This record gives sequence, C-alpha cells and structure tokens, in this order.
Amino acid sequence: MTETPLSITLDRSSPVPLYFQVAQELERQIQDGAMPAGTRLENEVVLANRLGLSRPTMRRAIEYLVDRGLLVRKRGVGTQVVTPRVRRSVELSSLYDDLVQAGQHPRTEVLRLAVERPSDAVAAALEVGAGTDVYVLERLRYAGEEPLALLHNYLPLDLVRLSEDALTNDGLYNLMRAAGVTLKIASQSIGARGATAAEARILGEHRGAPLLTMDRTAYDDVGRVVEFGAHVYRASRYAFDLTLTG
Amino acid sequence: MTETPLSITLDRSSPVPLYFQVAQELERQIQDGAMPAGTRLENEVVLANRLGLSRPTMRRAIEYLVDRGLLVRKRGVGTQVVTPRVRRSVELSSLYDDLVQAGQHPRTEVLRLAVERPSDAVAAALEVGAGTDVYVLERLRYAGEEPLALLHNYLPLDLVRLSEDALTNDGLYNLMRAAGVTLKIASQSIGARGATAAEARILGEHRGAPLLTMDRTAYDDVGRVVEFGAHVYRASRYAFDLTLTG
DNA sequence: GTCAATAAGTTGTCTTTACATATTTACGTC
DNA sequence: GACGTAAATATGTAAAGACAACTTATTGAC
Repeated sequence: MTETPLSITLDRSSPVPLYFQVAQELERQIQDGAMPAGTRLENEVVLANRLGLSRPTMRRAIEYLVDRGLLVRKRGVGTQVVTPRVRRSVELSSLYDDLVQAGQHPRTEVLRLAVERPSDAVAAALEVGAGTDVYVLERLRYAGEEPLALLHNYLPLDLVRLSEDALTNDGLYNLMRAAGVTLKIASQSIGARGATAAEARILGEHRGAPLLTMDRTAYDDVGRVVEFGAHVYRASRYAFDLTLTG
Repeated sequence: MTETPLSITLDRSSPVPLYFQVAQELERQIQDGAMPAGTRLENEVVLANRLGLSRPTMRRAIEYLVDRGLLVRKRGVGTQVVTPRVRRSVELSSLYDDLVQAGQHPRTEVLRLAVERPSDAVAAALEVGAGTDVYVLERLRYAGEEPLALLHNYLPLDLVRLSEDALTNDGLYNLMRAAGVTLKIASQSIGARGATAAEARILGEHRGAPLLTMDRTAYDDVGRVVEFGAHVYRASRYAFDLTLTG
C-alpha cells in the first residue's frame, strides 16, 4: 500500500552494471525490511529520472527482481513487493552444502575410491562406452556422530583428480567446481525403499527401515555428463526441501 | 559447429510480441532437429537485420531461450544450441498432471470433504487464525486399478468452491486455476516413513512399508497461502522426478 | 443513482544509436 | 619458431524516444 521515495547511490565507474547495482540495492532494502511486503514502488519513469537512469535500465533492474520473485508487476497498475517467502528456486547443491548452511558439522568417511569398469547401468547414465574406466566412489556422511547417508558416485576420469584426502575434507561438488567444472543442470529422481541388511548395518538402522533414495545425473554447461550419483538417506534424519516456482 | 541461415516469417499485426514470435520459432526449429545440438547461431546483429528487427528485440528472443536453457551465449564467442536434455526446470504441477502426461488414466476417490476447524499445525501452515474454518480434503488417487497415493489437503474457504463431483473429475490444481487462483510458488518437503496400519489398509500395502511423504505449501502471486497438502505415496509405485538448474 | 464513455496513469514492446568488454585470430617482431 | 600486440568479431550495457495496451478513476449523460 505504502509508497517509498527510493534513494540509491550509483557508481558509474564500477564494473558492476548499473541495472545490477540498482537491483542489489533494491533487494537489500527489501530484505532489510525497509520495504515491507505490499510496498508499492514508484513508477518506472519517475524512478529512472530520480536515479538518473534511462527507463530501460531501470526496467531491467526491476525485471531481475521480478524474475527472482521479490517483486510483482502488473501492467497498468504498478509494481509491488511480494510477501516475504523463501524466494529462491531449487538450487544445485549437495547435502554437504545443506548441512554447512544449517550450521551442522558434516563429516565424510570415504569407504571406497577406485577406478574401474562401470556396470552397464552406470555406463549408460554417464554416457560412456562399457569398456571405459570411471571413478567409483562410496562415502558415508555423518551429521555429528550419527550416520546420515550412504553416497555412491560415478565420474568420468578426465574431469577432476580425486583423492581420499580431498574428499574427506570437502564436498564432491566443491572439488568439481574448483577443477573448473561448471555444473549447469541435473535431473534427479527421489524415491523410497526399505533398507537392505548391509545398508542397515552401515547406517545404524534396522533392516527394512524406510530410506530416501536419490539418483542424480549432473551435466555441465555444454551438456556433458559430469557425475552420476545413487544415494540413500535415513528417512528418520533427512528430508529434501524444495521451493518451486511456476 | 555448423551455422544455419535462419529464416523466420513474422506477423507484425499479431498481438504476440515480436521477440516471442522469434523465440517460439527458434525453439520449434531446435526441437524439430533443424538446429541440432552444437549449432552455432549467426551473430545478433546479422540476425536482427535479416529478420528486420532491432538488435534489442533479437537479443530478447535469444535471452528468453538462454534462460530456458536451450541456448548458451558466450561473450566474444557466439551463441550455440545446447545438447538436448530435459530442459525445463521443476514445475508447479500435481500428481494428476503427471499421470495424465504419462498417458495413465488417474482416478480419484474423494474420501472426505468437510469444512471445519483446522489443527494448530494446519492453521499455522495456512496462516489463518485457529478459529477459522477451512476445507479439509482427503482423497485416494489411483493409477489404473492400483491405489497410488493418499492425499490430504487444506484450503482457505474464500478462494474456490469445492464439490465432490468436481474433485472426482479434475485435479485440485486445475480447479483452483479455473477459479482464478494463480499459483506462483510452493515450498515442499519430501521425506519417507513406514506406513501406519490405517495407511497400509487403504493403500494396499503392509504395515511399515516405505512411503514417500510430501508436504507442500502453495502461494499465489501476491504471497497468500492458497493450499497446504500432506500426502503419502506408495514408494513401490512412485518417485519424484526433478530437473534442477544452477 | 447508474451506467457508459473518457481521461490519466502505468507497464509492455520496439527502434535507433553508441560504446564497453571478452575472445579469438592474424600479424609482425624478435 | 615463439611471443606479444593489434585487429576483427561477438556479446554486454546503456540511452532516449515513441507508441501500444491494460487499469483505474473521473466525468458526463440519462
């Protein structure tokens, strides 16, 4: 309802684009609470003039925030701040990232790191010939002292050099990013099943206990398969949180 | 690698924006295979001239497809068609939509449709006062003759009028859309647990059988809560497929 | 008082022009 | 032949202006 006389100082000598400076500052003010939900922005022309920008540039800043779900525009009406929600869409992150963000201290135990011929299913998922060796990785993830997940990963050899040390101290995705692999898209399938005897033993559950399963194939920016993972999580300790936009 | 001399006919009298006409036609040609993965587009200036458009308009068309993951741009280099993948990000859809798309014939049995006081947890999820009546909906979803999922939904009264008939023949989300509710964003949590005796009986599983659980809160374009759902799926019959971009 | 036409205000689309910056290629120098 | 520099080529950012389309409020007629 309210209307705010926005003021932003711009740095025209900065390498950061003007539209992005505006978008960032706007976002900051929204997150700060300076522009609570429902706040009506002044119209584009006035805003552009006030900031000494052209309307297209001002529009682009607003557009960026509309795409990210912080603002809503209606033709003929105006632009409003959206009710504060978790606004980010699903992200490409790993369990490790999730736990770090939650303030937990994850610990990883590398059970197996080998280079060998993949099974047919894995070879198909990685889109390599059946005779091509790949990394085979098996890890156990802890949150605190409790085992949380049993992770199986398969990777082509030519993307990143894996070592047990590095994997113990860092997440797989971080290692890949550090090696210059740009993760772009991943297709996942989330299901559930009962734990096998072996899984139950490793994870500290009883046989048949419900496990969450996630199979993931990850691609880089040119569409190459960079990783295939088949993971199981103790359902009693873990859930997947998603935010979808549509 | 290859380069294609794109040709598109535009309708300037159409209400469909020019940039969108271009984007649609480009997408069609990509999907058709006329522009296979790796195809290099001509540069923006040439394309704009060839189609009789300004460069910003041409850029906007390309930008649209880049955002959707069909094209990749690199400054100083050019624009390329991406390797064909499932390119769409996660969408706001319901199980019903999923099944229809898969060619299945879903059937819905309405077990309960009532208006009553919500539990504290539901009231909190819907962000209504504890004394406010809400729709309480319990449905059983079949795929063919097999029960697939047990769905619990809670909705504010003022958004849509629900009837047992309509729910039997159509998905809840379709009904809401038809009532003018624009679903914008949803946060979901996917987990797993063993079936209770009651759930097992209804779903045709045995007690303790692994079930996928999904709790979802859906919001409209101005951030109002429009639905809260707590669903369980037979893990032996269902999995969630997601495509993430990052 | 009610309804329809009109006006004002706002975002949506499009053009033209200019310059900045990243990347690759070609060339010249050593 | 190796290296650095410059040129060519492509996308990235920005400005200013014009008209279109949608909403809402106002005004006028009845």
